[in-house]
Amino acid sequence: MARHLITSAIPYINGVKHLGNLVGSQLPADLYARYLRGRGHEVLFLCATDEHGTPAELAAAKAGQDVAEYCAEMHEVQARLAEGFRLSFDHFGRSSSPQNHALTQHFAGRLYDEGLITEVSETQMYSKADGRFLPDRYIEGTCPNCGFDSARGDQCDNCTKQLDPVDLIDPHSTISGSKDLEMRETKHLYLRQSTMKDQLDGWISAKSDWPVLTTSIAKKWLHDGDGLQDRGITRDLDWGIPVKRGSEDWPGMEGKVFYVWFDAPIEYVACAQEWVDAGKGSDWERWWRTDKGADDVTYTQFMGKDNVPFHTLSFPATILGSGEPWKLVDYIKSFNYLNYEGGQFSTSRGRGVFMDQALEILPADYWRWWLLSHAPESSDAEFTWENFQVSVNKDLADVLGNFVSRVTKFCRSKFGETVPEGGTYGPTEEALIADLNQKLAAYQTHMEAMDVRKSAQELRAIWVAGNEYLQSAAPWAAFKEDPDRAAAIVRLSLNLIRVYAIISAPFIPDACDTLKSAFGIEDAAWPDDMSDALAVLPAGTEFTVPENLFRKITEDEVADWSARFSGQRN
RNA sequence: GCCUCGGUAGCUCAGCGGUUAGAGUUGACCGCUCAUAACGGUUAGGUCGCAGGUUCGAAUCCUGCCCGAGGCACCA
Repeated sequence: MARHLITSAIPYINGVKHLGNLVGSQLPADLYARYLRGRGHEVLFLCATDEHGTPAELAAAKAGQDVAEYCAEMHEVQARLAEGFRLSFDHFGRSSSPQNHALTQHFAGRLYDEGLITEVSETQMYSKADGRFLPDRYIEGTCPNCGFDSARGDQCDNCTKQLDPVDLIDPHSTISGSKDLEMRETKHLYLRQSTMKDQLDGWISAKSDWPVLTTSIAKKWLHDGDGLQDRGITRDLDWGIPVKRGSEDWPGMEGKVFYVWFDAPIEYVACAQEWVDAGKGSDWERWWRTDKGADDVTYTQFMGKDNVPFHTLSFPATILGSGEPWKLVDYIKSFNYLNYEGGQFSTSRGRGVFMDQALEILPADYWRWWLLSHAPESSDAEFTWENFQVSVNKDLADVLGNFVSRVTKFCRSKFGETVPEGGTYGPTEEALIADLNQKLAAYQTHMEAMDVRKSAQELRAIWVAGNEYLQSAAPWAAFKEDPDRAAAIVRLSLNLIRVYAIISAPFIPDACDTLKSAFGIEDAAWPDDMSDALAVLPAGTEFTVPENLFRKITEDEVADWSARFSGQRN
């Protein structure tokens, strides 16, 4: 039994996430967490909402709410959706928690003591009407290069030229529309991660088993241009963690807050404290402090490729730079993007399916299965309704659902709702068991390697093996000549359903719960040897024939949903 | 412009130096009739983006080009 700390990239508080966000971090993290728990390991699986920053302030203002209020509400919304998708977080925290405030300030103090923080004076665009400094992308004006009239302060969307806000002709705030802007001097803290370049480079270079996606992004940031650059870790905002060194004030930094990308990853640590403070655990340091028991913890992070630089460089710089024995990540599993019907999912345009809408249409298992079996591991992947329909109908309804249905209903009609006795196992059963042992081993290997798609494929192959067995054993034919033989076949098949309920649970937990309750399964121990595992339900065990596990998606629904989610979320 | 990843059967993908290039799905055919018109079997289908090169041998390595996606740092 090993100890595994698992975190999923924390979703931004600004609205409901779409399926692309879900499959890029939370869902595969949940798959892995459920699998490891199923194998009997000790797991701490954490996630949270990322709540600070300008977009949150603006979203709150748009909703006519106070930021704190808005975030509290949206946190609840996201927490409910996470439950809806059966994401089995041990705790779903908030980056705005008091624990994270204290810890972020603590890290900043440590980094300062280690000489890793410098103060930099710079000028930024200030809007008097908005009463705030504006991030570059919230300033628009005419592009000096191509004349496009809605160029943003960071880049012109028309000619793609990189811009500085002061370059814009006739700039205005996109928040208020005000043109009363001026450059003002402001002072910020920078994390001197450039001084840690070699250390980080050596660490990344040693990770030859990480996904190429992870290491290639990290190395690009390390080696491109002038190499790893220092990063500003503070902002002139109201909503955030006040800049302090530990519990002491930071002279000259009054009224400023830490930048979200500094405090967000620290929330992984703070979240463990929240977990304890919520009464769900007793000792968070044995997960996070190598001097207090965390040295035997394996820490795995899951994220989309956009989050990789912060997890491979900035956060490790924070951890290492503190000079304290914090647990460093052992493996970073990163994902590409999921596209929607030939284009991108778009939060702003409402294109694609969002978590709340998905659950209104179909139960979580359908989505979990499709998303995980098509996870964007080696390249960007594509969601189409047609593919979704075909995969779900075939894999879940036909291959797995119908197997359960044909076995349980046959048993009910011939032997009643009780595992039948009589008969013995022969060569057909031995061949099946040998095949299943081999497939189970392959499934476990893939799961342990976090090869999500391959795991799904192998699991499906295990389901198929059940149908192949039934076809060759043909209990419906055997029953006419030798009812005992049919009883043996059915007994084995019913036991196979029990095994399915256990090993499929990481992918489709609800359907597996349905099966477990239909068979009154209490011993859900992961199968070790199939021969033993298929003898756990003895003759005489009562069960109830479950409702069909999965329904089919119809052509009409596909047509309806394609039209409904093509854009303009209502 | 620069960088990264990808371009393999109608579709979704695997293979990433070595026997006739694989799987699922789709299509065709056969079988079964326990089951959600489900299941099992057989079979069709590919000049592995294009052009060169290295090699006894390349989908697999190198170069160039074409196409797609993403990044190029203070945007979460």
